[in-house]
Amino acid sequence: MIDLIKSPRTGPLDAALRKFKSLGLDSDEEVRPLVNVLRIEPSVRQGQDILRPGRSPKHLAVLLAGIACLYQRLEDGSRHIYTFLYPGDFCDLSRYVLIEMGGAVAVGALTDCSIGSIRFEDLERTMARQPRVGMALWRATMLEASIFRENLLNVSRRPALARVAHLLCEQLARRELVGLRGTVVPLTQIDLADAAGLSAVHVNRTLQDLRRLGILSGRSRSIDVVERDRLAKIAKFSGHYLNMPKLLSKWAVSIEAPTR
Amino acid sequence: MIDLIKSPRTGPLDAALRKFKSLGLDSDEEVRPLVNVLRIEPSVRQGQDILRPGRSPKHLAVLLAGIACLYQRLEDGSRHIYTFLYPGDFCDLSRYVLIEMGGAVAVGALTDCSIGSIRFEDLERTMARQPRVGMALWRATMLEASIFRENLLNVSRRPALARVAHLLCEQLARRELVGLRGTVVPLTQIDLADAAGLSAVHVNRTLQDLRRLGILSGRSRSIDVVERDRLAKIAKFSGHYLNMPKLLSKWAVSIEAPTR
DNA sequence: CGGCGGCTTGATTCGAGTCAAGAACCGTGG
DNA sequence: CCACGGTTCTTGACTCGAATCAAGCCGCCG
Repeated sequence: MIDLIKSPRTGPLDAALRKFKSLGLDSDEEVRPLVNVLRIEPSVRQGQDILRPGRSPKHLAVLLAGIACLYQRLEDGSRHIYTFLYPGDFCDLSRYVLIEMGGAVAVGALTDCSIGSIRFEDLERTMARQPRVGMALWRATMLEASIFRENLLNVSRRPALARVAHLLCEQLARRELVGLRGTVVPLTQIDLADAAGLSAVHVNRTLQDLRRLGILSGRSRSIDVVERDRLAKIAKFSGHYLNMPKLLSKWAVSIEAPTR
Repeated sequence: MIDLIKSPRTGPLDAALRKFKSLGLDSDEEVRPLVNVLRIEPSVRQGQDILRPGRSPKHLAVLLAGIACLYQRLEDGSRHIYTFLYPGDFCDLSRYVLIEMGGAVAVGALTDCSIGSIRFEDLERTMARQPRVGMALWRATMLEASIFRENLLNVSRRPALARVAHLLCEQLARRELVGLRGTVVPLTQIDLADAAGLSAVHVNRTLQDLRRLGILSGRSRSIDVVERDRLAKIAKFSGHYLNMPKLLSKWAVSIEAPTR
């Protein structure tokens, strides 16, 4: 465990540690208590569920690598994606905090994922001794709420182009926070559609618009963002709600110094 | 202060105390520390802001009476309502938990409101001594996230009729939680529109549909829910996400025993 | 090399927005 | 007590963005 912290550059916890840091556990001494009670679980394959609806496990799941999504299967069989999850994100903290019976949400692996888990009792002991850990989890919850809030705005007020653009900006920003630097958003158009509340067909057309504008790269099937700033402008994206002091300056530019 | 607790039936804190109780502060001994550091502020008139965007006060505001909303003013001047607030709800906990610079959200009073405030330092000391208080606030945050999440689903997947119905169900349920029993939802159609992500015109037509169906009362201008169950059925409303053990059974009926 | 899941494209439909104008209601002041 | 001005609520006509339906295509994995 100690090694995992000491060599963050290469360890499997690298990304998750960055996230924890951004939640206020700045120093090694502050994260260690949390890492010490973290158990590595067998990894989950693409398409499988990490958490199934209804169950109430006695431990908290943390995504360590891969991409997952918090989603719900609707009556008509369609899937609504509430948010995407990246390394360091907790998979449904509400299962710890609320006594929800019958919550229908699930967490699904969009790529192969590696997972860590923390038993509730261990978590409790850790928080009792290290108040900052409790604070960090509270902050994580707040952040999730912020994301939902912003998406609520996004989905209910913005037209398709801005909506998709915003979704893409968020994914890039969140990936960056945990050290995933590329310009590619490795999600399928279907994933995006289910998250944006648009039909897959329409997401497709929208992406093509973005390609035509030169904002996404031309002839690759993948979603490759070439012009971040114009994307952010279209999306009216400001990373504020993600509460990422470090990265903010970068994103904020396009908002606070608009080209009027 | 002590009196306020002892006679909850009539005190101005009645509703708020119910809410705190539902957050896990069951006994008088558990709420008292929180109430002891609560200061009553001068009340805010309808239409005024309780919290303005951008400011970072050094205290936490709690709604004690009245109805407020968490909202944001958009570039084009329109108003998006994230959620309505009832007695016992905290006004933007994120201002305490996150170091948000430039958050654009505000809290507005939809009726005359009375407000309590807790200085951050007092809060900190209270939480340090009474871990359950911290837990309650965490839970409140989670609940807010739950509400945002559900609304995200509501807004992005359901057609206008179900969407409005769902919104109404939520308001009734949340009012009930704090002891507001009536069947009337005292919001304007404009408020509903701004929260549902629909135009006021369309909300109007939708309400008329509900009246024609006999679900809302006929010839009053107010929104008076006559047939809760049918409303809940149309909305596919299950109160689960509100995490209200006490009231759940009542609402859950219409979902778990559908009239098929 | 065959198949299946994801991507593209076109034609058509429909829910909700917008614009516009009038009616009912509320508070306020003469 | 009534007249006035400002909200809020209603109603109708028209428009438009996005959903749906229906094929065909591409590219990867077995």
